[in-house]
Order: sequence, then structure tokens, then C-alpha cells
Amino acid sequence: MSLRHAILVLLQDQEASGYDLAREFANSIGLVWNATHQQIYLELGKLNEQLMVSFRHVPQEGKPDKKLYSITEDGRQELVRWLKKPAGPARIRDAFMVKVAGGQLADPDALLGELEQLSKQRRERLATFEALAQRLDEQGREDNLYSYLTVRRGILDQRAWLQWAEEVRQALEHASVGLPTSGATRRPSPGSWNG
Amino acid sequence: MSLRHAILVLLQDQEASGYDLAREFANSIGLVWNATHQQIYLELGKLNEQLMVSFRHVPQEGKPDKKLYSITEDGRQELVRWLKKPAGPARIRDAFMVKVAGGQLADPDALLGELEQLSKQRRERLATFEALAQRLDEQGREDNLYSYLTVRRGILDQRAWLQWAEEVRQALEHASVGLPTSGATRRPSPGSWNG
DNA sequence: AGTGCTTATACAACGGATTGCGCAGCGCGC
DNA sequence: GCGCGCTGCGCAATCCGTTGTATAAGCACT
Repeated sequence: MSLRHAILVLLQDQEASGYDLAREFANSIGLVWNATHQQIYLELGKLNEQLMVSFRHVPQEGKPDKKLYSITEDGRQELVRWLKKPAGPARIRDAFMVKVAGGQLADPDALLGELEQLSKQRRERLATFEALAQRLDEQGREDNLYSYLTVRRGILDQRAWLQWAEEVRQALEHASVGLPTSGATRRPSPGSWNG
Repeated sequence: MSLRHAILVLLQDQEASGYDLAREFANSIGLVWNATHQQIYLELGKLNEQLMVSFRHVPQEGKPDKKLYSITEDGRQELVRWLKKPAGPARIRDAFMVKVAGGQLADPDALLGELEQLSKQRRERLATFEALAQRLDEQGREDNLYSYLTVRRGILDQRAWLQWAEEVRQALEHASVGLPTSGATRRPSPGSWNG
């Protein structure tokens, strides 16, 4: 379990409300670890009980009051402790990729449509990250080294995905011309894609 | 929930035991959707109850008997149904990336060590996938199109990761020379890496 | 005036996923 | 002769995560 550690990492830079964190999980860090607001509020509650974060009430006008959380010394120690032990393997759940793997039974055009939609999202993210990387670079990489490296990961990831998408697009457009509209009833392929 | 669909996709190509599937989830398809044997056996049980897979007992000598599962017509229909509706967003839990993001508090050398270890794994996977891609290519891509595309995704992903790792290595080696051994007590960086 | 989005927090229910444990026999190396 | 690892299956407890629901106020649009 390291949702808590992701939260602590974010709080290390600046104090934030649950809502702020939810936004950050939806954008930037969500590439690497995602969570919904329900999870975040719950975890903040636990972290507070365990004295790893503290908060102060901030009344607001026209908006609900918020709780601004900051990391405590205990929290920082927990983070350091966690950083020392090796990270577990990354877990992914990419339903779209499962669909591609099972693509023989699918409608190529539907797959292409979804691909186009996902590509759009990736292109937008890429633009955001590239702009951010440039800004960090101008401020001097040294002071933001770990932020910079994390953004670079995002950039390279988006580019690789988009390159792959282009390959898929070409292959599928080829296929949806060369085959009858339901390319679904073909025999199972002789070998799986496993080594 | 689409562990079931990942299993059905694998069974579409060939019948397999729970153990076989667990191995495939550990290697190939694990890049895209991972699961442990407990999950797999459980899900196979449910799929069997729901008549989406069937199995036959295969006694073995020197080894425990196994159950070879195959997909049924109902299972194939369920797969087709699932393929039609849009895939949910991909979810990731990459603890190592969280560590990099929180790297200010970490020991650069420890991070470098972990990076090197992960790079080794990635390089091995890359080699496996490249060999497999070539084999599929020689057999004719058309007949294995979706397997081929899935492997390509794996290849591009590994390459992008390794390229990033190289950037990190250079940056951290620089840092661990330029700073005192505990680079941990520096001030929090002024801006987070979020847009 | 009504609809829907944004900011802001939180609980409850359910199902999915991880972790821990257990059984069982074979082959390999020391 | 003993431990270790591989093949093979499975249960139980707990934890994590998703989905649904609730509250509350302002703002923009129709």
C-alpha cells in the first residue's frame, strides 16, 4: 500500500486540501498512481490519526471551508523509511490493451475509434508535460531535479504510446479494407503472443 | 472488472490450466494486466459456474493432475459483448515512480541501484519481445496481427523506459558527486511538478 | 427558475485484490 | 538425507478500491 506515500510525497512540496490532492491525482501523478477523492479523504483521515499529517481549517467565502494538510515530522520519517526499501513491482490494469490482444473478435473500426480518442488525450497530456518540462528547465533543473525527471517519464511514455498508436492505425486501416466488415469470424491464431 | 476478459482472451488462442495462465500473467500479458494465481483460480471457478469456460481433467505422471480450461460459446459471446463497449481508463500503481517523485528525501545511490536492477529486467523483456516480434513477422503479420501489435506495444514501452532510465542515471550520477552523501536536507522545491 | 459545473468533505456497501496459509509429489544439487 | 524450486490446486481473512449517495454554496448558462 503506498497511496499514503504518494500523498506524503505531494504534501512534501506544499500543503494541500483533499480536493487539491484529488486534482493532482487526476492530472500529473495520476500517470503513475491513481486514486479517487473518496480514497484520498479516507487516507488523509488515517494519516491524521497516525500523526503523519496535520491540518488547519481554512474558512472560505462562497466556497465550503477547507482543511489544508501538511506533512509532519513523523510523516517525513515514514516516507524516508519507505523510500529505503525496494519498491514493489508496478501493477497495471489496461483494459484497452486487453481489447487489442483479443482484437480478432472485435470490430476493427470500433477499435480505431477508441484509439483515436485515446490518442487525443495522450497528445494533450504530452503538450502539458512538454510545457512544464520547459518551464522547469528554465528555472534550472538542479533545483527541481526529481520533478523534472518525473515529467520526462511522462513525456517519453506519451511519445511511445503515440508512436505505437500510429502503427496500429496503419495496420487496422489496412485490415478493415482487406477484410469483410465483420473480421471477427477468423480462425484462432496458431500461436499466442507469449514466449 | 476485466480479469475475466483477459483470461477469456488467453483461452481464445488455446486451452490452458490455471498454472499456465498464471505464468502468462507473470510474463507477457502481465505488462498490461496482472494477476496472481489465487485470483486466477478463483475467477476460473466463477467462469466455470457461469458456463463461460469448461475444463477437462488431465492426469499426469510425476506431476499433479491438471485441469485444462477452454472457452465456451457463452464465453466467446461475453468477450464480444465486452469488446464492444469502451474500455475504462488504464490504472497504474508504479511505486518506483512515486519514489522518484519523492527523491529529494531518498539516497541517490540507493535509487540508482534500484534503477539498474529494473533496467536489467526491462532489457531482458525487450530481448524476448523483439525475438517474438521477429518470429511473428516471419510467419506473416496478417495472421497474427493482434498478437504482433501487442508485442510491439511491449517493445516500444521497454525502449521508452530504458531511454528514460539512461537520463535518470546521468542526472543522478551528477547529483551524487555534486552533493554531500545525504542530499536529503535540502529545502522543499518551490513548485510542485503539477500543471 | 431550472440545470449543471466547480469547490469541498464524507459515509456506506459491495466486490475485487492482496497476503497468508495449506497440501502434494517430483527432480536437482549438496 | 535435507532443503529448494517447480508444478499444480485451493481456502480464508483482510485490505483496497469502486460506486453510489449526501450535503452545501456559488456561478454560468438557458
